[in-house]
Amino acid sequence: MIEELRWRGLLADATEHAAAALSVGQVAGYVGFDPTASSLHVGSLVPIMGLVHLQRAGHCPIALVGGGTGLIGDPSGKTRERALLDRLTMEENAEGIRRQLASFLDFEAASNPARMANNLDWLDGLGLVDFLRDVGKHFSVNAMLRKESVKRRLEDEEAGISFTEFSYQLLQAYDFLELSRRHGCTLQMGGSDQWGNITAGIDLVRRMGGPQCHGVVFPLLVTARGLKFGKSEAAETVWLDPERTSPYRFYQFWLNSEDADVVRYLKLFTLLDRDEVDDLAEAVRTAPHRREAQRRLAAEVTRTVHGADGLDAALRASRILFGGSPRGLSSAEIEDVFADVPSTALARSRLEGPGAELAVVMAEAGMASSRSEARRLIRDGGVYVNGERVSATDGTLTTEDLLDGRFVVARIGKKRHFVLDAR
RNA sequence: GGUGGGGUACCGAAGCGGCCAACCGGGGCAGACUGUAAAUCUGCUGGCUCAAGCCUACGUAGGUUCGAAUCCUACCCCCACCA
Repeated sequence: MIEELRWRGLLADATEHAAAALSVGQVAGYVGFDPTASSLHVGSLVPIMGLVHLQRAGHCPIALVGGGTGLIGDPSGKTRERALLDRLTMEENAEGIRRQLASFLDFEAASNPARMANNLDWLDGLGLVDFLRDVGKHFSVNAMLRKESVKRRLEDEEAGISFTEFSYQLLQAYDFLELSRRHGCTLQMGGSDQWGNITAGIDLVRRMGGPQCHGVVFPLLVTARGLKFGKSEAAETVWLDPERTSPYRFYQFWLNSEDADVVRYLKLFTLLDRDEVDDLAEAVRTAPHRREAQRRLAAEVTRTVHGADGLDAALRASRILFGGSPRGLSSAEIEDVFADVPSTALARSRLEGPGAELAVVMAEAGMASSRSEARRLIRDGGVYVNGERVSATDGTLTTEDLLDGRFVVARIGKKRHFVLDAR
């Protein structure tokens, strides 16, 4: 399993005996997820894949939702009522995360089912005195102060560090202890920035008389250009929740991967085997314009997250939006394909007779921030109506331009689509 | 509290009486090439009935002037040094 992670680029570091433990018997291992949002995003995919590989290797994956640590994450003073509300939200978020994880992990497997855990279950009833006595005494403040993350904050007079944040590593270590007691968990995985917290947990379990535990950390992902991974072209977070990021946008996000990144992504985010990845890598070299690797990557990940139907919809929309002309489509098809393209209502009466000036309509529909900008875009050749480039700055839209008597499909550049609905 | 420096478009940064809607760089957008990549190159990047023209803009409010981002006055805010 460690070897598999290494080949896929998922391994940044592991504790000394982790590989041995994983190759001998069945291990229960966990990853913590932040429940401050109700959905995971593509940035969470690395740890998720870590759990997937764990389960595929016959081990038991545990997804820990940090409900308790999430509650104290923000130390600004809150009323009791507010905290209760937050707790409810937190539980909803945890449920949302579980649903998304179910696309990746098998919660029904006979021998090694995936499990969810919420640290609220043990942090909630935890007494401060007990905690300090049983857990706190195993932590050396001297060692905690040496941590890089803490040190940086101490040196920064401005920012400083609150006691709450300082204690965070104790709580995370305590999670490991509880999981080892409750679920026999002996492995924690996480981002490489979690290394210190993970080893702190391993130490705690040992000092409390528990079993030898292990840690595996994943590399932090950056794009070939050194940018943070996980933002769309519009710099929006790409979520796994179809309500937040449609399957079409999700698919497009992956399809737009650069050549320099795509092979790495195939290894990280799909379960394709070495031969398949090698073939696709070869395709990137010999026929990059066909973007086979990108297509495969996008298809695989989209199918896993959004199912076959989600992938179909994304493919259908992609073909029409980037393939040919939208002419000839029925209203129903347009509504379907352009489902998550910004749509603006347009009074039909304005298109009758001489029609309405395109630049004016563009400004109103939010396609351009002003009429001036709209005219500039047209002048520079960046505006397309129903798939055809517009050449006249003073061009108009008339009822002639309506597809199926109802829609105008407009585009700026290659990727920014808009629908005008003259119902 | 004193002295000095400074506040310019999304950001950085020139300009220091008319040639300034404001050099230049970054960012953003569009175009070309290509592959819905990357790199590169080109153009655009205040508004208006955009061709001329007009309007609004250079911390805020006044003033001088035919004419101000540029000079004067007051005020606000930043930064540095001194106390």
